[in-house]
Amino acid sequence: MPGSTDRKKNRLTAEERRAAIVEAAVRLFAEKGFRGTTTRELAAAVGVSEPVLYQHFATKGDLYTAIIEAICRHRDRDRDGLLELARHAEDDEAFFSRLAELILEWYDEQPEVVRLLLFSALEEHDLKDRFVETQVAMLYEILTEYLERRMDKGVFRRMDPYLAARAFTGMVSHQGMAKVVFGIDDLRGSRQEIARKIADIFVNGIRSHGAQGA
Amino acid sequence: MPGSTDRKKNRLTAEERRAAIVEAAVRLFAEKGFRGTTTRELAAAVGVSEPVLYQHFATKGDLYTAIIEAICRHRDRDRDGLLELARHAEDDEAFFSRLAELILEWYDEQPEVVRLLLFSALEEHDLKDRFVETQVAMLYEILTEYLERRMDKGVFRRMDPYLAARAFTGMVSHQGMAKVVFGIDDLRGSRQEIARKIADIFVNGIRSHGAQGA
DNA sequence: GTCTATACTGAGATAGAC
DNA sequence: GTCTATCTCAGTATAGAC
Repeated sequence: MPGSTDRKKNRLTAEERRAAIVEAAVRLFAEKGFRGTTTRELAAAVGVSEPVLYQHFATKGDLYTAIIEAICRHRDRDRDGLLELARHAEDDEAFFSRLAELILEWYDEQPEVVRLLLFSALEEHDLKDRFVETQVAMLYEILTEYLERRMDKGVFRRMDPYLAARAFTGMVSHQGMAKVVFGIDDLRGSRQEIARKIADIFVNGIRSHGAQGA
Repeated sequence: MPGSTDRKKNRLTAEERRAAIVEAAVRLFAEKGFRGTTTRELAAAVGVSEPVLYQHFATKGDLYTAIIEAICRHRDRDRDGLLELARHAEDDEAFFSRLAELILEWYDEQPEVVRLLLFSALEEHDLKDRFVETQVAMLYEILTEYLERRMDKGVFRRMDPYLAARAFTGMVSHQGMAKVVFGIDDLRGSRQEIARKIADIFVNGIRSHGAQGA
């Protein structure tokens, strides 16, 4: 049986090999970009010869595209979780704090995705728009909806909810960018504390006057 | 005189040619990155042969470095203006609003610099840190100082001023990034209006309770 | 292994100042 | 016309996708 559980096998099934290639490619493309990564390095990182890469992906570009697609599909699942979080949230402070934490966590735990996203946007990849949509713009949507609801309830001041959503996203994600892309990592406190403080500024900033306090 | 004002001369002085090369290189490097730009394209864009490039810059890398250096030096002058603005500001709303406007303006008017900054950070250029320092971190510094002063006066709540500075920077610059890098340009209103609204959220978010209103 | 593209070069041509 | 800074032709070596 080809896909058996043998430890020391060099020969993997097509599926396994493909996965191994994708894994190495994510690392390399994220580190050096599409143009900065050579097929030779790629093959070396996987531990195979270049022709093997081309048995799984017709071109270097196809491999890159496959990676982005996979990330987008994976994130589509996150979306449901976030929607759930937004729909069931009662305490604004808690909601924005938790959301900020999740965003910061994303930057900490998936820096490769962040870098791939930026590279693909800068290099104008075909899937750039879909990539941006699933990774960033989706947040705008969820947040806008939440903010509208709370404005309707009179808890938040009347304002452009989309702009407010963008402002919050920026407050948080900029910190992730600074860390992952620019290497600026001098914020004091835990991720949770940072998230809470940012959420605090934001919620106070949009709350209706006279509706302050816990 | 070699640098005369003749119209139709192909032959430029060294200085003029150098400037022409830099100008074309900024455009190309910003568009396609360092690796994505070939010396052939570069030469074609300038309207000369490749060897001419090498008479002015020993390597392609030297040209790239020279560009970044020039941008950094140029921006050092902006810094003084911002410091001035921060020191003489009296009205918080006006100050943050104006600052936001200047940041958004920077993204609108110098998208090449933004893209170069990101490319250089992602591609780990030697001058990346200096570049980030002059273009972004400088803002943190100026804002932190301002916020500290206002907290001392009791106008703003006591909080980590550096984090607040970062949060404000993020609120604003994220919008510029979204536009320039991700191509998301669906915010309603003029730059000035957007700046005012963002500043409004921020200032309300950090203001001492009981100190609201104009 | 093959074939193309790319960073870089040496030797010479030429425009333009005097 | 002479001289020199400015520019071109025709490459080489290397590296990269396939």
